[in-house]
This record gives sequence, C-alpha cells and structure tokens, in this order.
Amino acid sequence: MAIPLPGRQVRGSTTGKPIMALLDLLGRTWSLGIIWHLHTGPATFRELQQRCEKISPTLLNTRLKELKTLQLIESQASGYQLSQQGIDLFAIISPLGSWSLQWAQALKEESKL
Amino acid sequence: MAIPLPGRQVRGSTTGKPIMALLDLLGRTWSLGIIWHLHTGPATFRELQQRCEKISPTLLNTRLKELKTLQLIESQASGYQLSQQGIDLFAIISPLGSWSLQWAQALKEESKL
DNA sequence: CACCATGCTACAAATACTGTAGCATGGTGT
DNA sequence: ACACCATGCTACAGTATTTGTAGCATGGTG
Repeated sequence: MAIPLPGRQVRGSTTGKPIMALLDLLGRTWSLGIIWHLHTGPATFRELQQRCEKISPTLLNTRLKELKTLQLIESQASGYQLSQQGIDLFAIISPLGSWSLQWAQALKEESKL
Repeated sequence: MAIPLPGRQVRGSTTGKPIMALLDLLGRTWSLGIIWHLHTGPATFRELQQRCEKISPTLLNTRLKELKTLQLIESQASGYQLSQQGIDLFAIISPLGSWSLQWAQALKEESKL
C-alpha cells in the first residue's frame, strides 16, 4: 500500500488534504499502536515487537518504514523513537488513554441496565 | 472481526485494557474517517457514503454497527450522528486537523533540501 | 400503479495482515 | 580463528479484511 503523503491521493480520499493522509495512516493496522507504545521511550525492533504483543515482524517493519518516511519516528543507535513531530502527534492523542477509561466505564454501566 | 470491547482481548492485545480496544477500533479502516466526517453534522447512509468519497457500502455498514455498539454514534430520524461520547472523542482528535497542516508543510520543506 | 430514492445485503475479486521459519550481520567468549 | 548468541529483518504461504458492482426491499410521490 502506498505511503499516504499529504498532497497526494490516499486510500479513501482523492482530495490530497493532509488530514486525509493522516487519517489513512493512522487507520492502518498498528500505526496508532506503534506510536502509543513508542511514547514510553526508545525501543529496539525486538523490544517494540514485545511491547506490541502480537505484531508480525513483517508488518512492524512496513509500518516503521512508513512512519519514518513521514517523519513521525526516527531510528538511532538506541533503537526507534518518536521524532519531534511524533511527540507532538502523541501529545494530541494521549488524552485517549484516560478517555478510554471513562468510555469503558460507561459501556459497563450501560450493559447493566 | 469481533467488535473491540474494552475488557476483552482485542486485535493486537490480550490485556483487555480499554485503550487497546480503542486503538484497535480506531485502527480499523475508515473508523476515524467516519467519525471525522460525521462531526460536520448528521448524515444519512448515502450522504455519509459521499462524504467518505470511496467507502464501500458493505464496510460502511459494518463500521456503523461497530460504532453504534460502542456508543460513539447513534441513528436518529435525521440519519447517523455522533453520540455524546462520540462528540467527546472527536473533541480529542480534532486538533489533528490543524496539526496535519503543519506536518504537511514540514514534509514539504524537508523534500526541498 | 409506475417511478424514484434510500438503506442495506450479496458475493466474488483484490488487497492487507499474520505466523513461522530462517538468513545475514555483528558482537562475545575461548 | 571459531563456535555461539542476539538482533534486525526478509520470505512466503495461509488467512482475514476491504472493495466494487449489482441489486433487493421498503417507503414516499405523482
């Protein structure tokens, strides 16, 4: 699957709008998960594999390449880590952590009724 | 694919943590896109199809069911719309819109070098 | 009753992802 | 120098997901 570059046509949208490229990227299996798990600090390939529990090396590598091309992560001697852009992106999505807790709670309440 | 319920094992994680269920959900093709496009207001099935440009009706319907089960959207006479939870979730991710613009700009600058 | 729009399903083809095996490279110890 | 191990990553076949097109069922309108 082609890397979703802003300005280009991407999966699901022909407009080239950056947000569409971003939604395409984040909508791919494991993209969000990798960013999420990398936020706890740099990780080697194998360690990242473990943080992600069940990702196949094939896909991990594919996603890493995409994320690297799109400058959300970078690889250093210490392994892979979020780039400054990646950190900024994570800052936006990090509230999802606590939001998910109250969401889970709400679903639980609902199912009691 | 089973609907990613918080508390259950989901694609990519066995821990049952709500955030993992959420990442699984949002990581599915078009989930984010549907939420994004619904934020501009309620839409009928066919209208939502058009907002999403290229989604197949099969998948649109599948996602709508998931999002409805997970209480992020609800269907009314006026069509589908974000639920209160969906609105809250959108509030978190909405900065992605402007973030994507500067990200696109940065990528463009980079490619000039 | 013909005509049209809408919500949605069917189903086969195309695409993406998984899982296991294992190769290539670069240490470390002897 | 050589066996031994860990790491980053690729190969590839099997499986799951997504797309695309066609079209059915229902309800409203003239």
